[in-house]
Formats: sequence, C-alpha cells, structure tokens
Amino acid sequence: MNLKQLSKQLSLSQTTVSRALNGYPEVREATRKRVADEAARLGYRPNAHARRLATGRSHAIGFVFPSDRSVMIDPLFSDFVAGAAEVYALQGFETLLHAGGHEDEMAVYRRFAEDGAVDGVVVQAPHVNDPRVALLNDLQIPYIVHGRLDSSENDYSWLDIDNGGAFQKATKLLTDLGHTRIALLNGPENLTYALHRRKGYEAALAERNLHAATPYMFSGVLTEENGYREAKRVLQLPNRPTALLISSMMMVSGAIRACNELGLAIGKQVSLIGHDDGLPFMNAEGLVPSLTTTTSSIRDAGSRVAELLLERIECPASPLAGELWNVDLIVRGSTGPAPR
Amino acid sequence: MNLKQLSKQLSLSQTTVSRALNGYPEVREATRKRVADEAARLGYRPNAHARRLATGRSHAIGFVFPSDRSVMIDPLFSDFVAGAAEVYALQGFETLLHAGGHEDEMAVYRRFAEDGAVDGVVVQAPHVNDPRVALLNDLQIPYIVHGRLDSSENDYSWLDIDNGGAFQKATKLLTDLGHTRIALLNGPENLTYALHRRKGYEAALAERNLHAATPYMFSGVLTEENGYREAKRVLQLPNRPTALLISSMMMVSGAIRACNELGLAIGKQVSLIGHDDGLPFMNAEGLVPSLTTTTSSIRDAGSRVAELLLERIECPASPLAGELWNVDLIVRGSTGPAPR
DNA sequence: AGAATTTCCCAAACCGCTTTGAGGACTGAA
DNA sequence: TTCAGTCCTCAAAGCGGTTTGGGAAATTCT
Repeated sequence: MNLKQLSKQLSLSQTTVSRALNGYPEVREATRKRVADEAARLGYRPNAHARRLATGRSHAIGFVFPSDRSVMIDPLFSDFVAGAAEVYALQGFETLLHAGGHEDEMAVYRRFAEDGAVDGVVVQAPHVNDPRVALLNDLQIPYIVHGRLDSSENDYSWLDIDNGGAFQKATKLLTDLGHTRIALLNGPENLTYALHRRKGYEAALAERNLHAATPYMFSGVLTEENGYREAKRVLQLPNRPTALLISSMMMVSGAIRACNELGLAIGKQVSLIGHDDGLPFMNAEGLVPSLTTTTSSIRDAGSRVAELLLERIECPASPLAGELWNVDLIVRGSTGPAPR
Repeated sequence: MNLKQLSKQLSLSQTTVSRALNGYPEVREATRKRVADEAARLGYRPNAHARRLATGRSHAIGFVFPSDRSVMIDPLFSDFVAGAAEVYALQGFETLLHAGGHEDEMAVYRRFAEDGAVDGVVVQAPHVNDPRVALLNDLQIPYIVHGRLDSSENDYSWLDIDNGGAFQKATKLLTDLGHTRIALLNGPENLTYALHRRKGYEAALAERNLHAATPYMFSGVLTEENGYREAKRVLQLPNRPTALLISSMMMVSGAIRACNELGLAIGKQVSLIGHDDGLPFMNAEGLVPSLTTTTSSIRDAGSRVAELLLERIECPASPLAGELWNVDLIVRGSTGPAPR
C-alpha cells in the first residue's frame, strides 16, 4: 500500500493525502479525518526511504565506535546507548550503530555528512581537545557530547556529570574520617571524565594539605582484573593506603576480591568508595558491606542526551546546551574511620 | 556532488556512470576507469537514501530489543552486537538498533517488513517455541537466530554454542572428581540456552545415578547479586554442595564473594566452574585461583552470525544454515577433588 | 451583485539513484 | 556493399514520497 494507491482509493490527489497525513493546514478537517481513517484501515505506512529522499532528513541518530575494541567493551556504553535508543524509538528515530569497519571514526562522520545518513550524532568518551567536535562543527552535523572536552573553546552542546565534584566529595568524606593515604583507581586519564575525577580527588587532598603520591594512583581500563591487580598492589605498599577510591563497579569487584584475599576488612581496615553508573547487573547496595558510592545513572544520561540532541535537531538555531548533573554521594557500609 | 553533476562533468549519461561505478559489464574498461578516477577525484559518493529507494534494499541489519529492560541490561548482548556490527560495517551494512519505544518487538518486525527498513534481522535470546521465528517466516524477512528454539520445527537459520554439551562436560569433570552434590546457578530457564545447560547438567548427573535436588538449582537473571545471594544460600544448606556450576562470569563474581565471606577455600572446599563468554572486562584466568570455565566468545559468535545472515541475504534460496559450536572446557585452579 | 479573499485541492516537478529498452557506432562476414 | 552481431551509450521511466505554484469553489467584503 503506497501513497498513490491510497489516494486513488480516496479519489484524492497524492498531495492532499500527503498533506492530510502530515498535518498541513491546507486541508479541511473532514477530509483529513477521512484520509486518516482510510489510511489506518488499510494499514498504510509511508515508505521511510522515499520520505528520507524527499525530505533530506533521515530520522536517524548515529553512534560510532572506534575500531579499537577497548571502548566498546565497556558495558557502560551499551547502557548509555540503551537509554538513548529508547528515546529515539519513542520519537520515531532510528539508532544507527557503527563499530569498526575500515573507516576510522572521523571518516565515518564525513560520510554521514555527505550522504545524510543521520540527522545527528552523539560523541562519547571525549578526551582532552577531542578533534571530533571540530570536525562535526565543520561538517555541520548536529551533535552532542556526553562529557566535556577540556579545552578553552566552548562551542558545543554537552551533558556531563560532575565527576570532579563527585570525587572531591568522596575524597573529602574520607579525609574527614581521618584518612590520609587514599588511593585512586581511575579510568584512562586521557579521557576527560577520568581527568576530572583525578582533579577532584587532588583538590580535596589539597584542602587538607595532603597530596597524592604517584604509587597510590592507577589509570587504565575499567576491568575487574585491573581493579584486583591494582588494589592488591597498592594495599601491599610499605605504607599502604587506608582507603581506595574506585572509578567503576567492575574495578570495585576486583578490589573486593583483593581485600578478601589480603584479609583486610572492608569498612574497617580499608575503606572503599566506588563510582556507580547504575548498571543493572552490579548492585552496590547488595555488596557486603554495602558500598559507599558516588552514583549517577548512565542510562538516564543516555536518555537525556537523546532528548537534547533531538531538540537541537528540531531547532538548529537554538543556543547550545550544557547540562551538568550533580552526583550524589551515598554513604553506606564500606567507609569507616581511618584505622590507627 | 551527485550523479547528475558527475555525469555532466564526464560528458556521459547517468546510466553509464552508474553502471561504470557498479561494475556492470556494459561499459568499456577505459570508460570505467575514467569514471572511477573522476569520481574519486571529486569525492563522489552515491546518496544512500536514493539508492535504497531505487533498489529496494536498505543495506541495514536490525536488532530489536524488547522494551523490558531486563534483556538489554546484559553486557553479553552488547558484546555480541559489537562483534556483529563490525562485520556489517566492513560489508557496507548499517546496524540498526531498536530498543523499546511504543511498539512491541513483533510490531517492529512488521514495520521493518512493510517499509523495507532492513534487509535482515537477528533474533537474540530465543525461548522455547519463540513466536518471533514464525512471524519472520511469515514476513519473509531474512533472519538468523542466535541460539535455537526447542520445538520440533526446524525451519530457520541459527548459530548456537553447544550449551548442553558444555555443561555436561563441566558436570562430568566434577563427578569424576568425586563431587556428588553440585549446584547450578543458571540463567532464566525460559530461554533455551539456559534450558539446554540444565539438561546437560542433569544428563551428566544421571550418568552417575545422581539427580539434582531443586534447592541446589537457581534460575534467574545473570547479575552479580544473584550470584552472591544464591551461592550463599546453597552453601548454607544443611547438606551443602561441594561444587557450583555457574552460568556467567558476573554471577561467578558474586559467588566468589560469597565463598570468601563464608571462608570456603575455592578449589578446595568448594569447586567452581563458570561459563565464560569472553567479555573483555572480566577475565577468568586472572582470578585467584584461576577459574575453570567453559569458554566461548560471544563476540565471535556475533561476527559469525553476521556473516551467515549476509550470506542468507545474498542468496535467499540457499539452504538454511545451522551451526553448532563446540565449547571448550578449560580446567584451571578452581576445581579440585571433592572434600570428604 | 461583483470584487477580493480564503479554503481546499490538484498536476507536476523534484529528491538522486537504478534499470529498462533502444539506438548508434563499430566490427567481421557474406 | 550490405547485413548481422557486438559493444557501448543514452533517454526515459521508475522507486514513493514531499513541495511548489496555481486554479476552482466557497466565503467574505463592499
């Protein structure tokens, strides 16, 4: 059932039918109703490809993942994408995933721009002075960044959680409890989110005239194994830290394993704070002792980013969006006063 | 730069240029080369939407996730999709993700069929007598199932790992080691993969005239918390199992936590075998003791499924594919003789 | 009543590509 | 020289929508 058939059925022109269905004012309400009813009765659906060709809009949003596997591996990304995809689906947008392939990420954006494959893209895991935003500005593709760059330029839309504030709060909680040796098991610090976390951590230490010794810090991929290995390493240092600040639940899982193995009681001999992105398969509250966390749902962030991007696509002239989400510090059982 | 401009530039007709670029034989080699060079020089790329409209092929593969969040949460799915997406990208196919929205999964397939949004779909996490394959057969959309149904019908293409065999092997290893009380922490058994695993487990027990007592079994979502809770539960039964068979690494992680908490030495007082899908953030070998696993990369499965689907799309007439992958049992340190 | 609007609808052009059906320019054979 | 057979190229007709530029009928204004 296509437009031509439908309009013949109704003894109307294609124009009128098209306008009736798309809500244009040039058609009488009675006619519109008649068209809508008949369309529903016959189960007419406009062909998406034809519409795209005619309008130049694709009604699709693109996510591109680098061929380098280390990014897509992260379950964080899929939860984020899931949150976004749901919003897109509700708004009648498709979600396009581009992972790897021969082109590099920038080339994919170029192609997207050339053949109008997508109406917008979302940039994930930005790093300091990320070249992607310059390219996208150039290509005039609507986009939004999940996270922020760390440059002086501020010519892009973004949504970010307050990573710096969160880790500052978390660190402060620990220093208030008397901890002076606090380790940080962080994500890759070429990514801004991890960088901001470290800065927050250092800021809170500085308030107490403490400073972080390099051996207490780790920066790397957020795997269980890294969490285990590095927790074990720092906890075996001659002057071992009494608290660990950990950037992901996966790493926390490894760290708990390390503590158990070393026979260190969590919340007593060693305090743990983790960042919880709200992944559904790993619950901070269910741990024993329950885990003190900085908490922010990455899935919700995905949804909100989707909304912002759609708004941006609707009104490209609207001012750039910048949204910073507060992150709650939820104190549970894994933090306690520093042992003496 | 579109086809019309390019052909004008070359003083050729659109037909000839199109044919030259698409490898049709009706054009002289010299002409083809001239066209190709000019196209490359000017950076011409055919408009994807126009091509789709003209050919009726979308060069896209669809994944649809139910609005019910419990499926998409699973990091397994994203790893699978990542593996597939990479293949699609290499073959010039887009990957379409549809998560939630107002339509239910079946309605989305219907829409896909009506407006040719995708050239094929992949069905994940099939359950017994899954209605999706009947619908897809009806709609004539090329598709492939990751996993199998459990019905007598066999009219679909699939790729599956030998879940039954794997868990049978694993259970046999344990009975050979003298274990007689073996618990199974399984995925949701309305899904065939989990059902097959239970059947394999029961078959191996039956070989020794053992049978599984209900309290030793759990079926549910593969979360860390479920692993912890259920491991703890079974290990506190009056007649506690000496070995645990666990369906995912996330659950293993929880189970290890439970063992540590109960002071049970893994590989000595309690043996553990986990199924390892090769997720990059959770390494079985890195555990202490290293974990005995049944191992099969779900990412590789994603890639292979993608290949099979693309073949199917190329030649719809070709016979249905059915590919059963053997699963290796890798014996490491978490299994030992049954304590007496 | 006649002019000026407004309302409603239509034919046709267009989006950019593929593909059909046919024609012109060669070749080689008769 | 003529005719059939290749080889190469083209104009035009789709694909299925949207959008422009009118035009006829109905309404309002003088």
